[in-house]
Amino acid sequence: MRVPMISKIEEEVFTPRQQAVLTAALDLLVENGDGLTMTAVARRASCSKETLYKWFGDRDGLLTATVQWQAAKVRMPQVNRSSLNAKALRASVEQFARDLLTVLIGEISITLNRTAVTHAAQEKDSLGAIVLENGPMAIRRRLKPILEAGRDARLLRFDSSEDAYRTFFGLVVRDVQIRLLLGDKTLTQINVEANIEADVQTATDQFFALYGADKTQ
Amino acid sequence: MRVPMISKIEEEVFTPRQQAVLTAALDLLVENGDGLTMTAVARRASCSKETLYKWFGDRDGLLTATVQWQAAKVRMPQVNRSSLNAKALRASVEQFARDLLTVLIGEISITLNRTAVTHAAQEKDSLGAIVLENGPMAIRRRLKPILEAGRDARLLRFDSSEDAYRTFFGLVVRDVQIRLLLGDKTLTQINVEANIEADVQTATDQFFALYGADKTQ
DNA sequence: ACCCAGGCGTACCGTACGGTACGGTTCTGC
DNA sequence: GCAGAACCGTACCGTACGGTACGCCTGGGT
Repeated sequence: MRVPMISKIEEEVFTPRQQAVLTAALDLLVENGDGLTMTAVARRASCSKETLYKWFGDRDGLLTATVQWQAAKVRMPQVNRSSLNAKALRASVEQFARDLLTVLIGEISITLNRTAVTHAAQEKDSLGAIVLENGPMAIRRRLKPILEAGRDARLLRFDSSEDAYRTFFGLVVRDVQIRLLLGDKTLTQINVEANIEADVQTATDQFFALYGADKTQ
Repeated sequence: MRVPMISKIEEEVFTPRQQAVLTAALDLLVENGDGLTMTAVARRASCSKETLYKWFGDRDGLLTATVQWQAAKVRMPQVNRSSLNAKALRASVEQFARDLLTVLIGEISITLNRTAVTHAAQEKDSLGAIVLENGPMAIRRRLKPILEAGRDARLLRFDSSEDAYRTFFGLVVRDVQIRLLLGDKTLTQINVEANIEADVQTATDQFFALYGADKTQ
């Protein structure tokens, strides 16, 4: 009985067949919300329930594997931190904002976050940890050094890079994520997508207005 | 059979006994996460399941009534918008930030939001709408006129009060809410509470830095 | 040609829970 | 005091779903 030892750090490897199963599970999650039953996954993936239990242990294991596998797929493009003039820094920050917003409003992200929140409502934080780790925290890990490089180059000013990052997050995400998670009908994904670019520009402008060293900004 | 017609607008009135039942339901929600079973509520409230169904129709009705009733309880203190000098405006905005943050990090808010998100994962948005309506939207409705009054008094500058409000929301909430919803262990409620005042000050400073008409701010 | 591990499909079991029925009890109006 | 309504407690039903068992098939190794 192969029960994957899934942790936040270890990257689990799945066979193509297993990935097909996980894809089916994710599709069901996206379609049916939490209507993820073992029977449904088995039928969708054309496999037997017994196989599911052999591979993933139990329902929670399947859920965890699905979230883990999908969340890890979110690999945002690296930005070069070689050149550090003002223009390049701005472009980098802007790109981070775009990446963050694009991911967060995606249907898959919404589904994974909803699943993790639901999970967290049952005294289980494993899914939440995975989602956090692969979403906001991944962005943070990559943005922080850039911010600090910007500070070293006297292009940015802040005391705590942690605070700077979190303000950046707030400026970019605002109330979009929570509203999407809550199913706000007045905020269609299409509408949000159309405004991404403008929102990214605004957020970046505001971030530099707050943390840019150049006061004439 | 009395099935309350609950809508976003209509305020439902509950008898004291019914409120005791709703309190029991909320307590169970907070304690057990989503472990809200009709049997558990009946036992906790010392009432019969039949009564629950008579009063609330079905499980969803009970859930809706609980969220509705509890969310409507969040009545934040009104701020006076009579005097509109810079100092009073700043105090008002600051108070809004404090109210918003205090509510959002509360255990009840977390529970209600989690419940609504879970609900939204099942193609039902009624709870989400209620939570949004009584949380962020309630703040927005009250903050917007103040912002606009501030603009009229040439103390603030912005094109869209909607955008200004949403930026305010982002600056105040940042990633706190989503992390709490996901059960982030590195963010204890106690820790957050201790930093409320500092965060409120920072967010208010930043808001005025972005939207204040006084450039020497 | 044969074996057998791995996997499919399905039937099955136990349980939890939403919802209903009903007898007994307390409260209320007359 | 009495009739009726409201309500409590509990037993009960049906179903959905997590988890298991088992028979059959297939494909690769010898």
